[in-house]
Amino acid sequence: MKKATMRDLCDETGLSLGTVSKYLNGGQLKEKNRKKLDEAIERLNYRVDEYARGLITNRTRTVGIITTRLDNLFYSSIISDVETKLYEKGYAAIIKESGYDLSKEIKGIEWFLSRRVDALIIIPVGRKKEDYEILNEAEVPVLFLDSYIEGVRCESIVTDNEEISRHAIDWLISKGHKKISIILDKDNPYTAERRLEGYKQAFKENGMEEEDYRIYRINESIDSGYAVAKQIVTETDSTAIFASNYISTVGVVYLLNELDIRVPEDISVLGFDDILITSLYRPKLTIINQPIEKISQLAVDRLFELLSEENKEYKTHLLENELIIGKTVADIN
Amino acid sequence: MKKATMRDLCDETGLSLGTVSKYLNGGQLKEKNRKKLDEAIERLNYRVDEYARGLITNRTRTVGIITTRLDNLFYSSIISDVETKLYEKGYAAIIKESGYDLSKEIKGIEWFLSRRVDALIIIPVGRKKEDYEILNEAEVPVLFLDSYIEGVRCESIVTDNEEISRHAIDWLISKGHKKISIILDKDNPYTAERRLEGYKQAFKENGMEEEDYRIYRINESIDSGYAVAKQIVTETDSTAIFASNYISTVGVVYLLNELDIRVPEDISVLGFDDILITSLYRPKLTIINQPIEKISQLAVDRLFELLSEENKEYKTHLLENELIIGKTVADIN
DNA sequence: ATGAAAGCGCTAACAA
DNA sequence: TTGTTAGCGCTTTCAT
Repeated sequence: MKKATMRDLCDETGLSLGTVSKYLNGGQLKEKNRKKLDEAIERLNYRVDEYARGLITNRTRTVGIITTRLDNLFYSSIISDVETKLYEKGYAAIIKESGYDLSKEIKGIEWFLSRRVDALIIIPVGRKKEDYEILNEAEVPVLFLDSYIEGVRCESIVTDNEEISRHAIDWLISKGHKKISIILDKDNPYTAERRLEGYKQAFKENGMEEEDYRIYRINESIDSGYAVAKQIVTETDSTAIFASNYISTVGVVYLLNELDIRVPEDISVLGFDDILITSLYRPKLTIINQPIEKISQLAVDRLFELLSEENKEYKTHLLENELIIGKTVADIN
Repeated sequence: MKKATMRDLCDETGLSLGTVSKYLNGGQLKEKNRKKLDEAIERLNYRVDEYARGLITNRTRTVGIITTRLDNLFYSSIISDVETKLYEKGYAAIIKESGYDLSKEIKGIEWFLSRRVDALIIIPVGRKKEDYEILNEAEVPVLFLDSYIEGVRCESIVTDNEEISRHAIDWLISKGHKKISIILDKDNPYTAERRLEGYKQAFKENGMEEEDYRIYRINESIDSGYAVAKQIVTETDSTAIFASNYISTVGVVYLLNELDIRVPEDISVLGFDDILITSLYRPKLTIINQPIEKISQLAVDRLFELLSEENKEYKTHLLENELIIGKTVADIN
C-alpha cells in the first residue's frame, strides 16, 4: 500500500489541507472532527513526511555528527554522551563515520549540508585549513572535537595535550627515565603534534638533547600500535614507552600480554585515554585521561548557544587533562 | 547569505530550470553553457537540496541503522563493518542509538520512516511482536541483527546462541564443573534466553538438576556485571562463571582484576564476544565468538536483495559460533 | 474553527 | 540541447 498523505486524510474526513496541517502541528479542532481525523490517521497509518515539511520550515532539529570509526571507544564515548544530551533537548543526532579518510569525511559534510542539518559536530582527520574550505559555505554552526586547525571557520574543543604530555614526561624523567619512546598517531595530526611538543619540551627542561628523542609514528590501528611497540621492546633499549593515544595504548598493552613482558620490571608504560583499559589490564596502567563528560557537555552547551546567536562568533576551548598514576612506571633512579 | 537555489542558477546563467536540473543529474550541455553553469554553481556555493529532490524521486540511497549504544563494542564493530560496505555501494548509513530504551528505539524508527530511508537495520531491544507493530506499516525492508522475534515483519540474522552455549557448558562440565553461574543480560532478552536454554540443556544432558541452576541477571552495564560477578565470587562456591555477553564479560574481567582473583585457580571463567578483551586481559580468556564479518556481510547482501525484490520475503538466518579455548578454565576432575 | 491558494526547491514529462 | 509546466507533500498566509 502506498504511503498515505495529508490529502488522503482530507478525502477521508472531508476536512481541508490547512485544517489537517494545523491539527498535526498542535492546533485545535472541533471534537467531532478531531475524532474523525485521529481515526483516519490511525487507519491509514499516516505519518508526516519530514522531507516535505523540512522543505518549508527549514529547521530539522537534527545535528550531524562525523566520527572517525565507531570502534574507537574514546570517540564513541564522547559521541554517545553528546547524542544522549541532544536527544534530551529534542534534537536528533545523525552519526556518520569517516574511517580516518578525509575525502569520506568531506563527503559526509556535504551529505549533511544537503540535508539541512541544524548543526555539525566533527572529529576531523584533516590537517590544514584548505581541507575545510567547504565549511566557509556552511550556514550552520560547526564544532570540531579533539582538533584545532588555524583558520577553519568553526568552534573547537580540545584539551591541553601539550601541557599534560610535558608534565607526564617530566615526571617519567624524574623517575630516572632517559630512554623514552613516544608513539604518535599519524591519523590524528593535531593531537599528535601537541603531544610531541610536550614531550620535546620536557626533554629540553631536563637538559636532554634532540638526539635523545625516540619518536615512532603509526596509523590509527591497533595492529600498527602493536607492531611498533614490538619494535621498541625487542630492538631498542628504551626504559619507557609513551603510547600517546587510545589506539596505540591498546596496541601496546596487547603486545605486553603477547610477549609476556613484565611491567614495569622490563619496561615502563604510560598510556592515553583510559576507556576500559585499566579495567581489563594488570598491573594498573599509568595513564592520561581527557575529561570526556566535560567535553561532551561543553559541546552541547556551545552548540545551543551558537544555534541561538544571530552572528556566530566561534571560539576555541582548552580543557585540562589528568595524569592517573598506576603501577606501570618503575622508579629507576 | 541565503542558500542558493536552482532558480538562482537560472537567473545567473539565463538557462531554464529543466536544463539546470538535467545537468545536475548528469545531462549534457553546450560547452559554453556548461562553463557558465559551473561558474555560477561555484560562485553561489550551490548545493542540491536533498529534501526537495527526495520529495520527488522517493529514493534516498540511505539506510537507517539503530544500535543500542555506541560504546557497546560488539555492536559497534558490526555496524562499522556494515557502514563501510554500504558506503562502497554508494549508500549512506545513518546511525542512531536506542540507549537500550525501547521507546527511544521506536521513536528512532519513526524518525527514519518519516525521512524516507530506503531500508532499516536494527539491533532491537524489544521482546515481543507487539513492540514492533510499527514495522507492519513500513514500506521499506527491515533487518534485525542479533535478535529474532516471532511474528515481527522483518528479516533476522542471529547466531546459534543455544547450541554454542550448550556446547560450552557441556565442555565445562566435562572439566569437572558442576557449580556454574551464568550471567544473563536483561536488556538483550532474545540472546539471553537462547543462551540460558543452552545452559539448561547441557545440565539436563549431564544428569544435573534444576536445583543446580545458578542464574544471575544484569542490565546492560559493565558496573552491573561487575557487581554480580562480585556476588558470585564472594558469596557463593561457584567453580565457574559463564558471562554470557560482551558487557558482562567485561564486567567480570574488571572484577577479577580488582579483587586480584587468580584465574583459573580461584575460579574458572567463560566469556562471550571477544572484542579487545583477550588482547588486554591475562590469562587468555576462554570465550565464545560470533562471526562479526559474516554477520555484516550477510546483512548487506540480504539488504540489497530485499531492496531489489518486488514482493519481499523475509527470512531468518542462523550463523554458527565458535568456542575459543583459552586458559581460564581449570580441569578440576 | 475551517478552507482556498500560493509556494518551498526540486524532477520529469513533454514540447520546441 | 533547451524551455515549459505540473506537481511531490507539506506549511502558511489570508479569507470566511
